[in-house]
Amino acid sequence: MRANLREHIEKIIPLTDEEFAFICTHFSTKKFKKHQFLIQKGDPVKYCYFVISGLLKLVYTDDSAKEHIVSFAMEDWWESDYYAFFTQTEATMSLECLEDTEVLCFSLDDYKKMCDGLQKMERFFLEKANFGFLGSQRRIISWLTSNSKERYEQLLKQSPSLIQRVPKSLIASYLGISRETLSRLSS
Amino acid sequence: MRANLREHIEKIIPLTDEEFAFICTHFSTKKFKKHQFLIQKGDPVKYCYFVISGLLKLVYTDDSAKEHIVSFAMEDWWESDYYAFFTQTEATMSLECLEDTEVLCFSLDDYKKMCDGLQKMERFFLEKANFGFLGSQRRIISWLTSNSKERYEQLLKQSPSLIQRVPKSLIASYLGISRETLSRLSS
DNA sequence: TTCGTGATGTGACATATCTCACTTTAAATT
DNA sequence: AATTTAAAGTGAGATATGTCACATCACGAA
Repeated sequence: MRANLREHIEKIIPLTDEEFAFICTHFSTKKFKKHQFLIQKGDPVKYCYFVISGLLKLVYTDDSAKEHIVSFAMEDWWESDYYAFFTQTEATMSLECLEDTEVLCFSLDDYKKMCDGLQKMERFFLEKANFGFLGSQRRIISWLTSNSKERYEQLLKQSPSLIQRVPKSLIASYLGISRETLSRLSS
Repeated sequence: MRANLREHIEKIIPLTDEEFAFICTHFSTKKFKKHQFLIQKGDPVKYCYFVISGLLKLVYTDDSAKEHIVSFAMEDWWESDYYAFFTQTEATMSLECLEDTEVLCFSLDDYKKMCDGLQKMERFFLEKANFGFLGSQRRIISWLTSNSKERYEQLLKQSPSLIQRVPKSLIASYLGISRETLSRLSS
């Protein structure tokens, strides 16, 4: 089960068995059922999560109690309310299971210990952060350059499996359009 | 002039004089006039830039030759076509001066040497990458939750100086609306 | 099975935004 | 100062999207 994690890290940086053992001491395993919350708005954010199996949604709830999907996280994805995690403040978003989900997670303290204790791990996080930034920037560009239909088609192309696993109303929220509009795009 | 850079880095990590001297060997200075390009779409991206003075726009040009502002960069901001920079591929965006601009810059080679030679610098880049990601995510949330007027007001609040220095047509492009719509928001 | 809930589709109308054309104003260039 | 160019405002009509209401369908719980 931690094999997923090792394989994931080694896509970026090869590890010795000792190094991976060191890394493992900083992770713990957790299991959640569909509809359970890993992070709830207003609570402290103790962990950053790596999804082994299952599916999560990161949700921002606005003043009028409307939910907006900031992102999804499936197998091999990292997720958290990163701002709250890094600054150790209250969650501004919630992280909820769309399916039964198994994760590995670490605390900020463990994060620092991994970075300090193993430079490779700091390098890994740097790569991940860079790619995370690039992903967000790509999403912004997609929004600047494309209409709803095009953005939906790009998502379909980019994450076809997601569309199978997630209700269309959530896909619509992720794309920033109403579920009715998304429904009409297909026809 | 490099004092800006040192101060900027030391907001995150204190440096000794030797460390800063090491860092400096990897930066070079460049000056550009208004309307000049630091990066042109299709060309290789040799550098990542730190703005000492002046103002830049990062532009994505779509298939129908319409320009979209991905971001602005003013004093103390970093900018590049990061994807092209890190992967050493051709620029998909262009980076152009809105004012006479002075920058410090480094190559990918220098980036790697700095990370390898000074762990503090890798830590610095990690922090920067994390904050960059968070900034993009905040922009996405702003787009998901707010209408054009609200997004404009948020920008005004967040970067009041930017609105002074940049034509409204470019602000509109950054917000993903037409210049006419932005013009009508004020009234 | 039966019931209830959530997911999806669709019509009708309101609203936001875009596009195009034109004018006015401000700024840059000679 | 004169001329040119860029920026900004505005009207009118087309288009995209949102909202509300309702109907249908699928699926899991009792």
